[in-house]
Amino acid sequence: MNSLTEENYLKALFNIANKDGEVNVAELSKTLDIKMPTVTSMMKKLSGKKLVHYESYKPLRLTERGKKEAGLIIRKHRLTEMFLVEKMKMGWEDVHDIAEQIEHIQSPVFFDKMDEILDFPKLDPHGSPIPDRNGKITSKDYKKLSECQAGEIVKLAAVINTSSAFLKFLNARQLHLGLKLKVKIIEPFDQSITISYGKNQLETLSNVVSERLLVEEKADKIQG
Amino acid sequence: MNSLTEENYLKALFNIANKDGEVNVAELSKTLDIKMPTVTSMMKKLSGKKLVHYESYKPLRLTERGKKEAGLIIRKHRLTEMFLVEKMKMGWEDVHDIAEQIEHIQSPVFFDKMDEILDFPKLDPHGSPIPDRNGKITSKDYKKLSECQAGEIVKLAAVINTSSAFLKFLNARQLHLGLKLKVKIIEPFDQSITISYGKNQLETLSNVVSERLLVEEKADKIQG
DNA sequence: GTATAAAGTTAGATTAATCTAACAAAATAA
DNA sequence: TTATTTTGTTAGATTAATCTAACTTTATAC
Repeated sequence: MNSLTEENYLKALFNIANKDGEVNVAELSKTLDIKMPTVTSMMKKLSGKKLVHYESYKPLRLTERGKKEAGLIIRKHRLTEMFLVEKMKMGWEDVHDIAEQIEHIQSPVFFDKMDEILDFPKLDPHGSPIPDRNGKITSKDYKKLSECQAGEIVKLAAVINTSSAFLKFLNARQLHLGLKLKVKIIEPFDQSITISYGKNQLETLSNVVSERLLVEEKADKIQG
Repeated sequence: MNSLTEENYLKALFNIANKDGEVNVAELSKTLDIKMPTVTSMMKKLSGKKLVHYESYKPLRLTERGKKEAGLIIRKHRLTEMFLVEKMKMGWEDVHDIAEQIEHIQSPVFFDKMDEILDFPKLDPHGSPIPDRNGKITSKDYKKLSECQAGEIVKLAAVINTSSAFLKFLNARQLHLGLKLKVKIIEPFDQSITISYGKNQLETLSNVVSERLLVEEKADKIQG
């Protein structure tokens, strides 16, 4: 069994890995707000447990076992977020911190019950995929709103940042998942983007925001 | 804020205190399965935090603050047990270990939501009172089944032990809370007790069991 | 291509929570 | 009332997870 601390390292490694599955010590240190020497020593420990591939001065990588264990923690986190929103009527901006704690509960039955009650959801309230029972994740490849062209019509599919502040910002503008957005103007100077949606609503979003919104092509062709 | 470890000491002190609110180091050590010197040093620490009254060689007592904090942890534990049984359809024999973990979650909103969804329950699934928002507990004074006389008719009101093994033992005999029991025979030699209940069911329970079952007088007089 | 900066490691200290061994006080029994 | 047992404390070691200071390796900049 892994300690709560070890679980947090595994989860962070999983979350911040690049396409090759690599993470630098400095990044991990920053993400967890833990000094680099501490990270190094924990990586040696996790390497000893065959959860991380560690070689001096090389990028960190989770082993297959490490990936699985991390995936299972993230599964618990996302199932919990879904349960809190769907069954306990909490806002999507309020569930992250609670899920951050509940993800460490050791009880397969508890999470199986959640899964069943939620009817085996595939996505969490922020649009992120919920890993399966083996910790495997299957994610669609959405693009960022910031990468869209003027004139495009897209659907808001997921948010990258799940901080309360960011989600409250979206709430205040009635920006929720599933919403159809039309890209009106992209300001070349600062990449701010003006979109229209809902009942004639117009909003201009900074690049900081549009980088954190994931969208999918509106499948209009199929429907009409 | 108290650590998870400190919380476990507070809870144990609350749970095993005698009528005067006193606990011995040896008892606490045994309950927590932690050696006496460790308990002593933690008591000094909690004394420093004004949660425990500690004097060398004297019995331990929670301060008012300590009692409140312990009560609030027990509140979270019991609300959780109720939620798991009522809303997640788990058996009363399966909820203790999960509640033992969830009681440490730091999130007033989370437990307030539970409380609301459960419609502010006063008792947990084992018949134990749920402390109020101030950690205050109001308990009826049930008597033990082992203290009943032959001929008495009583109602099963609560169980003292919440171990899975004990509760499965009760399940196997259809012994659930609220059940009307008639005391038939008390064997003087070993204090085993024979009761009748339900559809002509007869069971003989050892003293070990009847000591752990709390009953209240059947209020037959009032009803007829 | 050397100098500087950034990233990573080693060594050693610190804190919380635990332990064992040895000792002291209080309770119990002879 | 003295001896023995139980209970409780002190002292010092251990482990997990953290830190700072100093050093090394790798990357970046001129």
